Amino acid sequence: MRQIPLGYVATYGDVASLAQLPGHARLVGYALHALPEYSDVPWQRVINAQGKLSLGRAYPGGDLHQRHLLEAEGIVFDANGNIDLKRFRWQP
DNA sequence: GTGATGACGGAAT
DNA sequence: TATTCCGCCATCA
Repeated sequence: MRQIPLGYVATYGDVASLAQLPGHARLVGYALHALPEYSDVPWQRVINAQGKLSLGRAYPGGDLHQRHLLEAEGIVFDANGNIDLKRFRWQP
């Protein structure tokens, strides 16, 4: 995840593949759930394949925090609160 | 030991 | 395009 450049995002599936675990997107999500808040890992750059934030499922309202962090990095959200993957998805 | 669940994804309908 | 269903496997009750 630390490979994700500032200003870009990656999906859970992408991170799983990068970790040589294709098809194990759920484990990535589970791993993030276990991350401490003070971690230096840019967990906010990982979103689901629909271009939406999934943090809301674990911490109600927490997606607002994530959105703020991403906006501070230059990510733009559309009117529906989604991210345009065609434009911001990190493609190595 | 067992079954249910989840920061998901992709195929099927 | 929108829903639903199933596979994935570490955790937890």
